[in-house]
Amino acid sequence: MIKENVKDRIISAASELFYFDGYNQTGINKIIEKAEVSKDSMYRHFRSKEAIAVVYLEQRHKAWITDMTNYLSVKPAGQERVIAIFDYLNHWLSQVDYRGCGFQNIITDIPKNQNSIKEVVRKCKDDMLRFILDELNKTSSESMDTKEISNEIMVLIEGAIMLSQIQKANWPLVAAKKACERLLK
Amino acid sequence: MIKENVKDRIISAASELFYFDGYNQTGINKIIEKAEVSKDSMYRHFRSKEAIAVVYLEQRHKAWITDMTNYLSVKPAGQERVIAIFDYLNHWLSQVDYRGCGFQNIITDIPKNQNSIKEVVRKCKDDMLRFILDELNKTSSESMDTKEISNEIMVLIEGAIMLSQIQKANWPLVAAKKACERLLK
DNA sequence: TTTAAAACGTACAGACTTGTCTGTTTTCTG
DNA sequence: CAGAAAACAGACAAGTCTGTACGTTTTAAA
Repeated sequence: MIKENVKDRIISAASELFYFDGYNQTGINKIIEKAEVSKDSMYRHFRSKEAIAVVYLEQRHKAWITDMTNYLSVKPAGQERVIAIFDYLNHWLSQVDYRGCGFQNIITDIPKNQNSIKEVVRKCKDDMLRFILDELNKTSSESMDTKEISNEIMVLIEGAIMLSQIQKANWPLVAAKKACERLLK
Repeated sequence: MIKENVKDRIISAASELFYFDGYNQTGINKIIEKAEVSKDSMYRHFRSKEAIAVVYLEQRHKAWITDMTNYLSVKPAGQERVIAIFDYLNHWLSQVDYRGCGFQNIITDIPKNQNSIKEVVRKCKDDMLRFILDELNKTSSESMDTKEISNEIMVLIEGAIMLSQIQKANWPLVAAKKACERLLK
């Protein structure tokens, strides 16, 4: 079997370690060991550890949005699809032992100067908010303030992910879905 | 002015650094420098860095609950008080540049074996959920499932805190309050 | 005043951190 | 086949990390 190229192996290894062990718990030596590349190669592909994290987040976001969109594609467009986001979260998070969101987990504890990471996280969250707003605008009545409701649903999503990680249980996801349903009535 | 005792100075310094800089960005040397104590003294009071974090979280929770309870005491007991939690969050978080919740920030990225920290975080969150439930039970009609609604409000709280830190803005807090008001109708 | 307790200053230990560098090897391309 | 590119192995640098230890000083208590 053809070995993945060096750059992809680095991102793949880093993604796994950053997400499951934590960004700060993951050193460069752990990454190169798991990726089976040399340190010099790694630094020829990425300027710094922060640069690796930025690519990790960007790729993670793309993959996540794609996975979620695929999951939701069997649902009718609009409000039902938005409600089903919580089913998707439940499906995904139960598979990773409620380890939570890679973006939330990284932004809470990084060196002050690693602003690229903050920018990427913010951008990806904006993207998700836009997704919700677009879906709501497909089926909502003119009288509904979809902008406002999108913000509320976004807060539910972020909270459900964080709280399910803290409690290592799915009840926050279930509660969030119910709240979402009632907010959309 | 009488200098605070050693133990309190350690916790005070550690609390500031853990919260604003991050648990992983804070080394033992930073703590003892800020606290103006020797390393040996520090280790005579606390078995480990993790032990310091546990005390930090416990004391932070007590202070936070007290501060919040004082803030809310001008509100009538029950639902209005629960809704006003979001005003309190806004008041507090705008003062700390939306740095978020010390508990969320620490639980996302710690060494796997530091279970004491996870236990304390979980316990404090359970405490907060109980506070919400108790308040709701003061004024809610018998037909309201206060247990369910408490869970939903708890999710809103956690989400608003996390999202306002990501975005460095208060709109998630405002949105969460509105969602809370509508859920309580 | 004396003794004990508490605290200090700092060296030390061993491990880990990010990042750089150099000679060598392997792979790719013309 | 030869040369360039890519990758490698691993030493090195300088710093930081948590935690221990020891002789000394300061403070508290009897």
